[in-house]
Parts: sequence; structure tokens; C-alpha cells
Amino acid sequence: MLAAERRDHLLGLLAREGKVVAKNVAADLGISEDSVRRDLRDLAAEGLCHRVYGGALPVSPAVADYATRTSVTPDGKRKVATRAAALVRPGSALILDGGTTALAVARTLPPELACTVITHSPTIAAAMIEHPLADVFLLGGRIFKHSAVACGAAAVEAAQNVSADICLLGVTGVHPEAGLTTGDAEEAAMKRALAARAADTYILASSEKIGTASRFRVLPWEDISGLITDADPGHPVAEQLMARGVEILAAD
Amino acid sequence: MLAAERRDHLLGLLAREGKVVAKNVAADLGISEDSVRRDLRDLAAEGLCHRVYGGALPVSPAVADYATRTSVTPDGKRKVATRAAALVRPGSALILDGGTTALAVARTLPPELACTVITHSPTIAAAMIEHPLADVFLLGGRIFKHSAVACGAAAVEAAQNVSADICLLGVTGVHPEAGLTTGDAEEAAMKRALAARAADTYILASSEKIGTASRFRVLPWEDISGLITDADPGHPVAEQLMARGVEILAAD
DNA sequence: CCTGTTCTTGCACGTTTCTGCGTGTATCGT
DNA sequence: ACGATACACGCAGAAACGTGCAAGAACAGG
Repeated sequence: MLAAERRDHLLGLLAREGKVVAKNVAADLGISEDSVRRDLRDLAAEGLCHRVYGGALPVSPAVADYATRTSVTPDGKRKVATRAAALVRPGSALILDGGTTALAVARTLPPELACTVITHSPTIAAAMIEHPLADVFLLGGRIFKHSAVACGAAAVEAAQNVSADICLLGVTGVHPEAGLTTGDAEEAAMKRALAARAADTYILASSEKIGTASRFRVLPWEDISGLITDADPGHPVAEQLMARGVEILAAD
Repeated sequence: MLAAERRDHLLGLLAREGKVVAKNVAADLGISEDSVRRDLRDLAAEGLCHRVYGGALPVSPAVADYATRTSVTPDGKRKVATRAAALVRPGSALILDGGTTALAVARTLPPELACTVITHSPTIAAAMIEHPLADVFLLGGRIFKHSAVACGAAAVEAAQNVSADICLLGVTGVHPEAGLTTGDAEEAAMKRALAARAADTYILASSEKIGTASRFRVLPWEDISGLITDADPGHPVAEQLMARGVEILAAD
């Protein structure tokens, strides 16, 4: 057991489980607690962990484990993300929109899933680094600060060169009459460009979006394959949508 | 047992098992530990492995995930980033490479600086969201997991459509004879494409990079305007570089 | 074929670094 | 307040390290 190996092991434990208990690690690796403590002391000196009585914690909880990160996303978005992630088949190609719900989808995808993810969101591209088998293609362009995604002519043009099996799109408004809407015209255009490149388009909409409308129309109902939401299927708007032939994928 | 054979064996072991223990290899091959140590020392000098007490590790261990690597900025990189940020004039256009040092530059740029930042790194694009007046243009392409940047044909093509005043490039090796090097051929090509689109190119190299070399050449000395480093100006390699006409920008 | 040179290799030596144990101290839970 | 546990420090043995040196192999030139 190399010293550097031990260090890596400790950092791995910190990232995976969010904590390290000196006693347990010593027992697991068959080394003395002193060595573990020494390593933790060194790591803490380099700012790579935070030393506490009994072991150590990650320096910033943000980089910690998967479970705590997903827990901070609101319950509704997590449900929607879980349902959406179930639509992604191994080996398929997925166009993923920007926004917090789409980010939750990226984090919810199985870590060992082999698929192609196409996105115009640098945040989502960065999150997909955690998925070693996923092929990530980033659509470039001018970054719109408001939503942290690439938009504009260059981004739309880049989107013309890809195609995918499904497209998961976030919107800010879902309304029976107004349709699917968002707050920015450029973003709306970009979302249309993305949806046009996939065989099936699904809308990610946690319950608070249902029944509201924003200024710019993204797509008409005919162009989408389904709506993924955690809203009650008995919700009046949901029933209206079903009457219009929109498939509702319930996320519970 | 040929010397070259031993080297290959060691590199194979590193790739296959993620580590090399000098003692074990010596016993397996029936040679002295001294020879193994000598080989490892040579490989480390070429940047092909990372020497540790007891053996060696691959130069970029998969165990150290990107999140933990980015969470801390060593002192040297912060100094280099500060010096580099000072080169960026208001209203100018900057091409920013990927990597932890470049990320430190992005974070060091004045929050209210109005400039254009062009990058192929989603991480850096995401970090630039914090700069409300900066215009960010993201170069798309296939994401290389190892360094979390867009590379490949699409990214190089996207780079052809931009130009900038200065380009800040990170490398893994700075060596008087070997020049500026990095560990991946695609990355090297991408860095060349970026450098070609800027009037001036500066290299970001914290002191631990000085005097080391990796496998793939990025640029010859003639193509760069300067080297930004926190290494001692009296460092023998620094003096050699100055003798070759390379401008050294000291970061203290 | 012989000879001188260069390079490699293994060994010996002194030095540095690591690791586990003992001791005494600090901190925690009750 | 008290026992239990975790901790830091010092120490000694062990392991790994770098360096100098000499024997041997590979090679080029005469």
C-alpha cells in the first residue's frame, strides 16, 4: 500500500460518502490509525479536507456526495428528473436543455449509463463529467447570463448538425391555451431548434409551472410527445391537456 | 531484459493497475530495485508517470475526480492567475483555455470587467456567469472527460470563427528542449487552434510544470509572447528560456 | 581481432522518509 | 466530573532513496 494510494483512497471516500472515520479506514486497509491520522493531517494542511474529531469531512459540502447534492433540489424537480431519466435508454442519444430541472436530470442519470448527451448548457456539460461512459457533445455559442446557456445564431446553427432520439426541454409556463412558454425570445428559439433535432420531445415541468404562461411561445402541443410533471393527474389543467391529446407522464 | 522493454512494462503496469511498486516489479522481473527506480525517475522526468515514495502512479489518476481537483487552488496557481488577469484590458477579447489554472484566471478577473471571453471549457463558461459585464462565447464540440473541455474537429472548426487580442493557454510541461507539451494529442491540437486565433499567446505555468515534459508538443517557443510563472527567475530552466528569447512574466 | 569508449547494471554506503508503538495530553459523551 | 476515546509527539526500526563505484556488455574504429 503506497502512501499516495492511501491519500487517494481517503479523498475518494470523502467524495463518495461525505466523511472519513479514521478508525474504520485503519481497520479496512489494515494499517495503523496513526498513519490515517497523519494522512488526514497532511490533506487538511493542503486544504483538501476538513479535519474533525474522529476523522475528516470534505472541505466544501458542494463537492460531496451524490445523495446530499440531489437532496437540495426541490422535491418536485427531483421527481420529474427521476421520471425523465427513466426515458433514457442505454446507447441512445439525448438532447438536454439547460435549467435546474434539466440539471437534476443529468445528475439523476445512472452513473454508468452509456449514452450520448447533447446540450447547450455548460453547467450540464460540467455535471456530465461525473458520468464516465456518457459521450457529451456541447453546442457552442454566445452565453446568455440569465439562464447560463448558449443561445443565438451560432448555437442554433450548431444544433442543426446533431440529431437525437429524445429531447428533454424545460419551460417556465405550461398553459392549455398559451401552450409551452418561456421568458426570453432567444431561449425560445433555441428550444425550438433543439426540439426539431429529436425524434421525441418531452417537457419537464414541475407542478408550480402548470397553469402559468410566460411571454414567448416555445412549441405548440402537436410538436411534443409528452409532459413530465409531478402535478396531480386530477389537476384541472392536466385534464384539459389530456383532452387535447397530450400524454402526461406522472412523476411520483 | 532490454531497458526499453522494462519501460514499456512499467507504463503498461501503470495503465493496467494504476500503480507501480518498485519492490514488486524488481522481484517479478528479477532485476534490482535500483534499475526500477532509475527507470521510474526517467519516466517521471518525461512526465509519463508521477513518482511517489515506494513506486509511481499514473500522471493523471482517474481516482482524483475533477470536482475535488477544482475545489482548491494551490498558491502557485493563484499567483499565476493574478498576473495573467492583469493582462486583460477592459473591452478586449480573451481566449481562455481549460484547466485549473485557467479556471483560477476566470475567477480572478475583476467582477465588473467588461470584456469578451472565448473558451472551450464548460467549467470556465459556468464560472464566467459571475461576471455580469463579460460577454462569454462558448466553443462547442465533443467533451473530453479527462480535462473537461471541448476538443475534436467540431471544436477546432468553431475556433476558426473567432479571434481575440490575447490567448491564455495552460500546459502540463515547460521544457527548454521539448518545448510546451501536454498529455493528450487532441488537446494539443485544440490549444494550437486557440493560439492561432489570438494576436498574443501567453502560457500559464505554475512552478511545478517548469522543467518537465509530456508526450505531445503544443507550440514552439516562437509562437508565444510570454510565459507566466511563479517560478524563481533565477531558476536554471527560466534562465535557459530567457536566453532563448522567451519573455518571463514573474508572478509573485 | 583487438582496443578504447560509452552505456548499463548491480552493489555498497550514508541519508532521508515512513511507520508503528509508547507516552502523556486533549476532547468527547454521559 | 469521570471514564473512554482520539489525539500529538517522540522514538526506533525498517524501508526506500540517491550517489559513487566497479564489473560487464555493446559498439565503433583501427
